[in-house]
Amino acid sequence: MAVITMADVAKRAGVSKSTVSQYLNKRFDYMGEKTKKRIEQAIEELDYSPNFVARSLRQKKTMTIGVIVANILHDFSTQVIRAIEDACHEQDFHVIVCNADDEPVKERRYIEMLRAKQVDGIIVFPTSANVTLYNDLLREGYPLVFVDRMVSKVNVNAVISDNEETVRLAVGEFVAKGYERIAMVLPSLEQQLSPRVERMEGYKKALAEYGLPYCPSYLASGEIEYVQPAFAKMIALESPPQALLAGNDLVLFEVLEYAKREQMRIPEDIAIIGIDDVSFANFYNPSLTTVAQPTFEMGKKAAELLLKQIKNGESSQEEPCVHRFQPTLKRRSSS
Amino acid sequence: MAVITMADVAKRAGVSKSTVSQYLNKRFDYMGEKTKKRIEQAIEELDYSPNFVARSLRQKKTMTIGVIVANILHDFSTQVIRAIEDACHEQDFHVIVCNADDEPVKERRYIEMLRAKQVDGIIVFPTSANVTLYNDLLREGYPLVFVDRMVSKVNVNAVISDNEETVRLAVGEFVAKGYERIAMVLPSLEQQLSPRVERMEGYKKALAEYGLPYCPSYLASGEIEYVQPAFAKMIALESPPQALLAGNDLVLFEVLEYAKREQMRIPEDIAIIGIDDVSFANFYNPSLTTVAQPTFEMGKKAAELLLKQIKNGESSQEEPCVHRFQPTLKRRSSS
DNA sequence: CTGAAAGCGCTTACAG
DNA sequence: CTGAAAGCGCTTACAG
Repeated sequence: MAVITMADVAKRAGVSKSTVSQYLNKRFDYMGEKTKKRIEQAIEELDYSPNFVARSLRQKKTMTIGVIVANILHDFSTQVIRAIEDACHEQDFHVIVCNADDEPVKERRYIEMLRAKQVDGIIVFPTSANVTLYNDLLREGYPLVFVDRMVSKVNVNAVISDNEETVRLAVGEFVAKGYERIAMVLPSLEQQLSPRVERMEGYKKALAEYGLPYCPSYLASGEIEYVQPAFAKMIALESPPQALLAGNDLVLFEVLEYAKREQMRIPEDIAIIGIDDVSFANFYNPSLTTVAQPTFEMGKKAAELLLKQIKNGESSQEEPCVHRFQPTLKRRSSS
Repeated sequence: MAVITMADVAKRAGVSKSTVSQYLNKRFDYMGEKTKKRIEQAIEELDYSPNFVARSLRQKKTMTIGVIVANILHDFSTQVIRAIEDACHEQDFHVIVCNADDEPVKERRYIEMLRAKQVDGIIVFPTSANVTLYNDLLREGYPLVFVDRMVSKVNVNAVISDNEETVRLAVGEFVAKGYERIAMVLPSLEQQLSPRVERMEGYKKALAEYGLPYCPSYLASGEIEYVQPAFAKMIALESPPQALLAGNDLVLFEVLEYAKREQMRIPEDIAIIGIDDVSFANFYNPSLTTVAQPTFEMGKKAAELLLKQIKNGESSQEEPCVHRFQPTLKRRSSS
């Protein structure tokens, strides 16, 4: 358990710590062959591996980034994280994952902790409540990238999907199939999270584009436990919707559960499209039409943007911008 | 961007670094009230936050653990990780997540990297190929916990589910429903991963327990792309199975896809039970009987075991043991 | 009750 | 081509 340090290697190889350090950092320019060999052998014999914490302290970089996500249990987040992890791993970065559960206080605490740990940058699925904190980070030139969500008044690189187009694809599909009374159920808008707001606005715009009237009773949003009641209320309308767009995967779960319980036939009684390409879409009965987000591409892009900022350091005076990714309609049998 | 250090705080407060350090570590025993106040104020004014990397180097602990998982995209892993993260967060630990994709080489590299970063311990969903490496870690007294899988010849704390019981529950349910020709399809056994092996053995034992013959053509295993062909082959038997147990969620996906395409009725043409309580089990048509693993409890336990080892240090001479968690049958309509 | 000094394990000018 | 020295930002005996 006695840990081997660079000094041990140096002593064994009969050289100084500096030289061992040069060796480790592959600065071989002026190193004699025999010196090299001896160091190599000493490292081998002692089974030495360098202490990254010491290196990090000295170099002021940890080769670690933080990712703050709403909840890793959400498929979308998991896929984005996996892509981030892969991209980071290629460049020998590690990632610390934190679940903020959409609680601004937790988010702030995580950001502070991650900074104290000197992570080289942070990718966050932001809540909308820490504007000042984000702007402080940006002012310092701290590498930061948003994913999935934008926050107004925070001018930062953001990787998000084209939410209006997402909804337009779904509405277009419904229209093509001849449905006119098209409803949408969204998760809670209380926090004004940008994808939800954009999807809601996209819904209104898409209806207008297709020359359909916007009917407020066909649009609902709320916490997950209110999804089924809201849906039930729509169904009970004098003129109930013929088609329903589920604002994300969790909403879709609720809708499918309700439809099953009430023995509604899909798409005869109610046509359904889900946003997020759920794992069972293909083999559900009926198979489910969905609009897929390019989660892996988004995660990869976010990692690339962050790593670029980290490499460029202060000098990276590129203006941050919003990177929109295009969704894909997966046409199946529920619409 | 000029970073504030403890020296800055000390100067501003007119005390020494030592005293500031005492303050930060809440060693107030002998500290004068005015000193305390002045340090507090200096920290406030300078917006100082301590550098954890420096502290880690000095104290030889990073308050960070590593989790090496086969693939974070797997629901089981995600849930376990979430539980681990929650438990760690409570004790101010952070977690670095790594995807080894069941590749022993990647796993080894991650372990070495994590150690170089001086993480205080590692939780791993192990492949079976790095026995020596694991034993080296244990010999050093390095905190290590296995989850989901055991590895023979490695005597370490492991948190796993009772796989034989899992299968017994499923077979018992089939028997209760009057099925006699019960088949099972498993993911590849090539790597001899313990849950798969145990499930296979559990299958044979359960059949024997219930007085049913074991018929080799009712048992298949292989890479995911061979699941459907294997299932097709069973169905084509002269006396095809009446009931099928899917060895995990991915196998279940394949089976459901096949059943749908071939328009098989569930459970009339084939009764199905899945291991792992998939998200859509409740509202699938028909709803799916599954055997659920207590993923969150398992993750929590793994974190607790690891954190305990970390706290106890070398002194923790408790004999490592295997912690088995009990599965639950979720009786629904597919069986 | 507080401070000076040494040290954690590296890296990096700089000297020779 | 290689080594001595300083320093990254903390913590921790120890002295007073």
